[in-house]
Amino acid sequence: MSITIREIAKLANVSIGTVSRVLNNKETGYTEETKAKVLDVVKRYDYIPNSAARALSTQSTKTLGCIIPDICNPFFPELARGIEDMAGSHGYHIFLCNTDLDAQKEESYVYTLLERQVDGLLFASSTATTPKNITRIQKVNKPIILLDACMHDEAIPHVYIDNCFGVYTATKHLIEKGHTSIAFITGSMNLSTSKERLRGYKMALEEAGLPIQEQLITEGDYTVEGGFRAMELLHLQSYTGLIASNDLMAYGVYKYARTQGIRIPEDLSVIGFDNLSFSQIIDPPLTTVSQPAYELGQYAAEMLIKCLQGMDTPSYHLYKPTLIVRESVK
Amino acid sequence: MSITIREIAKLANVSIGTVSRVLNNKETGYTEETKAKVLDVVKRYDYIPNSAARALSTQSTKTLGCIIPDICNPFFPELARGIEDMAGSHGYHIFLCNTDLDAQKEESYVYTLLERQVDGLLFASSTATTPKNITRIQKVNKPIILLDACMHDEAIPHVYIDNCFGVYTATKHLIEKGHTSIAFITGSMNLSTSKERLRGYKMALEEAGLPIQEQLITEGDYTVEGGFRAMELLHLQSYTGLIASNDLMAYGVYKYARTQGIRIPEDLSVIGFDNLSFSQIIDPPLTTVSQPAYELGQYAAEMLIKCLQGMDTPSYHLYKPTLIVRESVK
DNA sequence: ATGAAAGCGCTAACAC
DNA sequence: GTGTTAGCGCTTTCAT
Repeated sequence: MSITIREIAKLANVSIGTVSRVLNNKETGYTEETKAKVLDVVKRYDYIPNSAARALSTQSTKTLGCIIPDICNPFFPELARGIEDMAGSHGYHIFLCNTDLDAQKEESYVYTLLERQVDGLLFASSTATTPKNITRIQKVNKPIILLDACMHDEAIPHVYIDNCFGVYTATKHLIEKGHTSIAFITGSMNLSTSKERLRGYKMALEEAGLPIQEQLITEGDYTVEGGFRAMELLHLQSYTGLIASNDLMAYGVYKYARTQGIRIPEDLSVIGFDNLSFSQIIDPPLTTVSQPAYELGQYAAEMLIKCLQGMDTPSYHLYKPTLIVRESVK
Repeated sequence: MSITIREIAKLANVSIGTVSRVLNNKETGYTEETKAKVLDVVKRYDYIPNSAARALSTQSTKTLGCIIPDICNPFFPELARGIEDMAGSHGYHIFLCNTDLDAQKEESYVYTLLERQVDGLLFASSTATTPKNITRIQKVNKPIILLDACMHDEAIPHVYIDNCFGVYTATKHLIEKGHTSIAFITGSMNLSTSKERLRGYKMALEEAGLPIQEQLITEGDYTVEGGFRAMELLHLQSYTGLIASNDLMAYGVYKYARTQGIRIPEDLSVIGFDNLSFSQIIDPPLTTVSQPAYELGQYAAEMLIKCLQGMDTPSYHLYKPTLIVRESVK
């Protein structure tokens, strides 16, 4: 067991109230002299306050719960860094949870976060179960921010990017380059972001008067392997352009292309989504839709903290993604 | 404010002691009937216990602190997943912290973790400041596991891989392929792992009777950019083989090579370290030393949990890395 | 089996 | 400016 405030008080010959006051940097309630005395004892014994006790007493943990689908997708570590850095600069810490897009895990983590009395929650790329969890969170009156989700209808603050527009731009780029049959690999279709991206693809096609060929649309799961498998399914089709709903799946496309001797971009033009840092390293460098993960995280954390401080914030924030043209499109 | 055990007790017409007993699944202390009655109220009101209060009372948080240098290096998310999954299966949660290899952040996070009363700590790739922090942790009597560090001398449990051996194998591979001048990009030299890897390089060279050319050794920082910059420094030297102390820096080498028209492996053979999943996607697929991040994490978490349960564990565990031969070496 | 009550370490309100 | 004390929500011991 660690030393407590009570013992510090005894050693410094003051009351625990006084110790608490100096430790919390209260404006008043002690002289400079006592403060020095207390701090000296604190330092000498390397006293570290017990935040569980503090939380119990103040009803605040100074921690933010953060739910992401997959920490192994580089997009999310970067998002998390944005959140962490912003939170840190306001004295908050982050409790990070991985759901693997599994509804059960998601529910379980929401429970855990609530048990731990986080002050607020950040929800990234929520699955279909989210509404239920949100109700639960709102019931205990914790603020929550949705990240990279599209629930315009709900009255929940969210920061997201215009997924539809992003893919629309990408598809249009391909069309302008002369491609007329363009394949599309979706994300997991229970995610609103996936639906939005698909919508952008169709929208661009329609606008250009191109037919929507269902056999060119195949479902992926936002992983490299998913992209690879999608390519196997697309095998017999013919197309000269392809859009993957995220960069990871585009990497799967590259991988598949190499096994089949398909050259990018000579035989196939491909565009991704996210603009992971690897996308500029891969050969050929991937043309992709940029989503500013770090800033998204920062912005969301800032919104949440403002809520916590009782300041009002806009109920949502929309980022417009941009197309980063590199060398994977001919 | 959320509902408390006291209100549950009132609603179920029992005492809070009874509620606590059924909630904690105690062997005895209530009939099946009261149990059902309590559980019913719990469900109806969606009661979620306050873990701060529980922690204060039980002196245990069921959470493990986990300190990693850089969540944006894919090696660590995977490590973290291994830890998280193993911990989860034992009822523990993870509090993840990023140090950026910054001594100040590291110290600050150790403080935070201790404040939060984590039950134990996992320390990955610790910096030079670690000893000081370790003392602090041991003073409050929390078990700790070192991960991917090499402090054989200290009596602290650790799981690590034989970094020296890994690079030794890689270097030898290059030598066997006929390379006689081999460049080496180190990691941050304040890390023990970096020193060990460098040692493996020199050892293989010496064993083969090859001279150690200091101008072929340059310091990196385990990032893509660091690898790129190291290549700029190596610019005027001549060599046909190169070993990067991790895959990320090898990617930097690839990037540099492309800008300079250097072909891999025709003009330059390169080997990395870590075996990130991206290394099989990159072109040409990277020959690298495999480090099983996920299992390392799992094993370390298991060791820590065993400590926590009072079981005894071996004081350390050594993994032997293996060379994964792909296509970046000629 | 059940209830009452002490106590975990801290903060904050109140007396002095 | 300083000390005392009543909680915060829970677990656990001890009566009953």
